[in-house]
Formats: sequence, C-alpha cells, structure tokens
Amino acid sequence: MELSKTAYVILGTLRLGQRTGYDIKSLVDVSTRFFWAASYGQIYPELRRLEKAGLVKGERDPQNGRRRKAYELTPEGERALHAWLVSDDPLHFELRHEGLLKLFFSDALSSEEAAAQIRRLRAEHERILSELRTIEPHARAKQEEGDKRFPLMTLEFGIAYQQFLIDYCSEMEQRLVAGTGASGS
Amino acid sequence: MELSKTAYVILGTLRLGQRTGYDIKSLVDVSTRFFWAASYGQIYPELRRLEKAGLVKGERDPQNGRRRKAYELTPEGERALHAWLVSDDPLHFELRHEGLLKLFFSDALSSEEAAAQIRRLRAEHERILSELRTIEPHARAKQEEGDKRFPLMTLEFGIAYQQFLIDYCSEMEQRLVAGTGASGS
DNA sequence: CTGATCATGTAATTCGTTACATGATTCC
DNA sequence: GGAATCATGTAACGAATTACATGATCAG
Repeated sequence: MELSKTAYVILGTLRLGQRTGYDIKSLVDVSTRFFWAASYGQIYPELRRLEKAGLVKGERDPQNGRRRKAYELTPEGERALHAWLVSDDPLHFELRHEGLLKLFFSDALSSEEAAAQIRRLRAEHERILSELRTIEPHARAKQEEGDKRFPLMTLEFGIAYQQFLIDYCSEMEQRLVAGTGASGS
Repeated sequence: MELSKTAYVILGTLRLGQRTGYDIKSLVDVSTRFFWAASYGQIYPELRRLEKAGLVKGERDPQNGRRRKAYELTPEGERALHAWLVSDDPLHFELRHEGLLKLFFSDALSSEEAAAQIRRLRAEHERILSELRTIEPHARAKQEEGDKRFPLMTLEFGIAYQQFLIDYCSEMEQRLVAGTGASGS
C-alpha cells in the first residue's frame, strides 16, 4: 500500500471533474462520509502530496478575485485510482460502535436501564436513516441525468444498513422484555 | 467525556473479575474487537492512568515467579462504568469500509471488474462470518453456565450483521448482471 | 450591511497501530 | 529442548480531529 485511503477518496472524487479542496470536503460530507470520512486537515496536505507525486494537477483560478485552486486528475492519477479499484490487497474494514460496546457490558445494568439504552440507540439510527433519506432523491436525480450508478447503490446500501440496525434494536428490546426475569444491577 | 472509550473497555472487562493487561487484550480480541478494538499500546498505559485516577487497583501477584500484575475495579471504577453505561452522551459511531469506498467509485470500472470486486467483498464477509460462528458455541456455553446474556447477544448481532453484508453483496452483484448495458471503463 | 458560504491552510492534540525488547513458564 | 503462551512494556510512527486564523464574495 502506497497511498492512504484518503488519497483514493480524493482521486475518486476528482475523477468526476475539476474540484477544489473545499469542493472535495463538501462532496465527501454528503457521500462517502458514511463509510469513509475526511477532514480539511487531511485533504489539503494530501492534495499537495498528490500534486508533488504527479497524480493530480492544481490550477490556480481566482474566480472573481477569490483565492481558489482547483485540481484535476493526471493520467498517472487515473492509473493509480484504477489500480487501487481492481487490486485485491486486504480491505480495511473497521467498525467503532459505542452503542454496541455499552450493550456488551449491559449485564451491569437493570433490564429497564438496558432497554432505555437500546431505545436510545434505535432512535440514533433512525435519525441517521432519515438523514440519508433526505439525500436520496437528490442522488436519484443525479443518477438519471448522468451515468453514475454506484453512488446511488452505496446510498441505498446505507439506507438498508441503518434499517437493519433499527430492526435489530427492536428485536433486542423485545427480547429484553420477554426475558422478564429479575435481573437487577 | 472524561475517559477514553478504551478506558471503558477496560473497566467493563474488569467487572468480570480480576485481570491482567494481557488477559484484557485476549478477551477483547475474541469479543468487543468487532465493534471496539484495543492494542497493548493502549491497554497498558490506560491501566496505569486508571490506577492513578483510583478507578482500578493493581496487585502484583507473581505466579510461580512470573511477573504479573492483576487489576480489579474499585468502587469508584464501578461507579464510572455505570455512569457511562446509562449516560446519554452522543454515541461514537464510525464505519470505515474500504470495500464500499471502492464500490462508490466503481463507475470507473467495467461491469466485469466491478462484479469481481463485489465477489471479493462478499468472500471477505463470509470469512469473518465463519470466524464469528467459531466463537459462537463457546459464547453460548459461557452464557448457560453463568448469567451474562449480553456478550452472546452482541455476538449474535455480529453474525446477523455479516450475513446482512453478504446478502447485500449478492444483491448488488445480481443487479450488475441484470443492468447488462455496455458500460465500459 | 450582515450572515452564510466559499476558500485555504496550520498547529496542537488525541488516538491507535506496529514493531521491538525482554524474559519466564508450560506443554509436547 | 523447542515452540507456544504468558506477561509487560516502550518508541516510533501514522492517521485523524479540532480549533484556530484569515479573508473574500454572495444573497437577502
């Protein structure tokens, strides 16, 4: 592995066309963020590293006097992106879920306390789900006007995923109520 | 938020009884790791911080001359754990999934290349699933002999989760085959 | 004219992994 | 005797967030 994952987020985004660091961050925040986030503190330094490596090319274009540097992929950048997309290096997969962590240790709680936590967790995933549903029509329209189908597919995945989490919360809550034995803290 | 999540992993583990840093790491690796990992580089320093803060108490007990320091919860540690378990501070939730990231950018690939990547992803989740199923009987036995029900519940969650991911991969692959239009790179 | 948005960047800090060093004991 | 496991720890590095600083333009 040569480049960071964030580098690929940038290369992938630039493949859609010329973008500034700010543009990239905005796009990430409504798309890949749900399975790969990135902050300014990563994006700007990474853009410069990529430029130095010849994978992207930045062009100062002060629009109406506003300082601005838009980047685009070079052929080498395109090659690097493609190589990553088809490579079979081990995939980074990581979940950090504080709600599940709490649940794991919830034998220290009363059934009522545990149930309250599960309800909170479900509410949280419902919130994320509705956030994704807000983006959905926009993504669908984008797909119909263009030819990109995977952004919508990943969004649909995200929606199904949150729904799965919600369903699981419901089931766990029911099981808690069912297993009605005294289980004080 | 005062303590790191890793601190709570430690406190939660110690609630099960006296443990060394090595014990904690071994337990984490077969349990919480799937939604919260921890390395020696975190565990040992954190144990000392927690001891300094009075939340755990370490006791040198050289077993047969082997250097060893086993920790246990203090009443304050127990309180801190409980406070976290019932708190409604925002929950850390984060997914980093390189496979989905690749998929998101897969419009740069031919249908065949994209399908191959999805198959790889499915295989990967199948591998994790079988790993979890290996642990399952052990966890089930543990539950039956003791009174802890949440560790098994979270493991079952993990199994359902991997199954969900596998199913989604299958569906996406089928959709790729169905949408049979020429979509060269 | 004022708040939102566009736009770029850095510094400090936190978080976490990996690799290394060390050494005892237990099981085969 | 040798490999696996028990056991503790540190140093170097990398990844990522947060907060800050700065300033222009645009929409109402």
